[in-house]
Amino acid sequence: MKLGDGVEQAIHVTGFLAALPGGAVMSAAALAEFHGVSTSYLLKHLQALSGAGVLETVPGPQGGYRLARAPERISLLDIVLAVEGPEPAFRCKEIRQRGPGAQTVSAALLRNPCQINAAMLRAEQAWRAELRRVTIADIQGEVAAMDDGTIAARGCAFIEQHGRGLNRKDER
Amino acid sequence: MKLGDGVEQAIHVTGFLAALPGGAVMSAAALAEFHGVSTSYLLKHLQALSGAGVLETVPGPQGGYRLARAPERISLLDIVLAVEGPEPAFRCKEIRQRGPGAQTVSAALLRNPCQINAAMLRAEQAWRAELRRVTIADIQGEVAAMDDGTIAARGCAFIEQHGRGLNRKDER
DNA sequence: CCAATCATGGATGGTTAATATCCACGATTC
DNA sequence: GAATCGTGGATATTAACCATCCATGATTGG
Repeated sequence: MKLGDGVEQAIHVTGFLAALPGGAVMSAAALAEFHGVSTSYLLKHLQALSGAGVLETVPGPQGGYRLARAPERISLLDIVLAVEGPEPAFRCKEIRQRGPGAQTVSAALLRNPCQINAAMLRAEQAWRAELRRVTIADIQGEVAAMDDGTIAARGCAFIEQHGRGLNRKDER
Repeated sequence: MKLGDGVEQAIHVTGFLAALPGGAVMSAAALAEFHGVSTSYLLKHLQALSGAGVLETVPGPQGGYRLARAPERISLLDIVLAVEGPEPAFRCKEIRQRGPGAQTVSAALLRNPCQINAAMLRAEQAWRAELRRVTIADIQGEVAAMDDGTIAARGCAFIEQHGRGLNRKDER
């Protein structure tokens, strides 16, 4: 089992946007450079987040992304589902109705859902519940308390620096 | 996020072995044919399960696999970890110490673990706890109650049928 | 003791999903 | 109206997983 890299990037960026003051926006290119990740790839996840209503976008010059609602109302689950999609990790292939073993029990058993599938889904529900409990405000709050607002200040300074010429092609 | 097919096969097979009477064993080839899955592929997971101490193997003619301990003491987590490996789904890439944003906060922040990583790991702990709670006896018990022991009987008959010539090459 | 049976473990293609990139287009602001 | 920015699709590239095969060693039955 593996979770894509995009999830980590998306959470970091969302947490960072939460640290910015007021209605400040930051362009996709600036966000990518500030976090040291690929612009093109981050872009895909930013669009997923705005499509899911987590972020909102400001077009035009000096445009960019910002939070679509208060950080207290954005959970880690919102971000994970936006980036990874809503499908559960365990997909039941209905093995029980394959092979010679299936013929004997088809009548009584198949009316009920697969117990294995049910148990796996229950576990995933517990996982999601835990992610739903943690908000961007939670993790951003802890970070802000530790570095005393430095990140926000550095982010604003970074935006200033890049008033022009940030939409250049990816370098690597 | 996605869970491999091997997990489902492994759980089904383990549950089936739990339904067999006494110390009965079943060969890898018979198990695969009975469940309608590829022998070669199932073999890999059977080996993982025996390596993890979930199943035990009886070599030689009329040999095969059986449970290494009571079904009550085999959890779904045991099987999932044996097949998928022990690594967590979320691997922190330490994005916070990359890019221009990292320089300003290196001192104070990096002493503490990444809050995002901690939250994701906590969620995965909840997932594992739920899987640990469910045993092979639980799911096998529900199945057995429904079909009234038919699966066990059919399994034994299937073993009888295949006294010889089951180790032929994969067909498909 | 010999041969059939079976598990072991490594090696090897094929297939799918995730990663990363690029480009043409439309919207917005200065 | 021109520069800036997001949108969305198309496209390589890479890694993970799926599936298979083969050579080997261990064990049992005759």
